Amino acid sequence: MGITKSEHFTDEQNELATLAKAIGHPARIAIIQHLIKVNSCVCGDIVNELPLAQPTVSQHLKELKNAGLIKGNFEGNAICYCLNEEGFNKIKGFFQHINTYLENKKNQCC
Amino acid sequence: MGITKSEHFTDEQNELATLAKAIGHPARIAIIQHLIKVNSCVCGDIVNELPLAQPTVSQHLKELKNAGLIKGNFEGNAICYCLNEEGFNKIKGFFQHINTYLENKKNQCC
DNA sequence: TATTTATATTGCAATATTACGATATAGATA
DNA sequence: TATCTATATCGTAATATTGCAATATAAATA
Repeated sequence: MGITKSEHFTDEQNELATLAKAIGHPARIAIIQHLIKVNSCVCGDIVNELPLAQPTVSQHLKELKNAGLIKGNFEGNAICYCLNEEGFNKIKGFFQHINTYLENKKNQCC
Repeated sequence: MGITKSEHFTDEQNELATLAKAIGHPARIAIIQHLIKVNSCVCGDIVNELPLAQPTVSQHLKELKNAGLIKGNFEGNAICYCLNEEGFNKIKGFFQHINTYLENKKNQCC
């Protein structure tokens, strides 16, 4: 139905899914990579970096912000976006858990 | 348009997005967590674990498999799913990069 | 072979996402 | 204040995702 049955899953599962989903678009991957690359809060030049129209980029930024993966500060006229540690810390544990498991698992059937 | 302009992004960006997107649903998080928890290849009892109908679970398993995050082996009648290290290794570097960056960044405006 | 059991596929309805033109808003500056 | 610049929002079209009933498939067993 295009509607996810969130109420049947745990808060943790829903939260992890929301975070992963927010990362799950090439434009949003590109935004994250760009924010890391320039190593400073970047404003509207994200729009120039991406092959998408300004409203589309604005929408992607909003989704990343809603998910808690970036945050924005007013800087004069413009807005300054950068990574939000909080959001990424929430997924960190999940992937560490997986990696630890994968490093130690043995005698699996596949 | 619901259609992602993949052709404008790098292969790496598209691949990372595909992986994150596949993880970005609570049912698929639950499947991953379950496969880790039982520490062995699990067959149809994933269906019993999840609050979704069998065809829906089958579809989620397919998406995880297509993304390279799980793999399945025939085991007699049933099919045995487990985590696919390859897929997870591909995202690992991305998150490690982010974590390293976040741990070292200073004097940011936000 | 017929039946049972496990899983996948099809078809479809409801909803969500992506993209962008047009427009609104809000701060900076002339 | 009028204007410019930067960003957000609205409205809408195209497409994708989610979920499930019905059905198909395929291996195991009676």
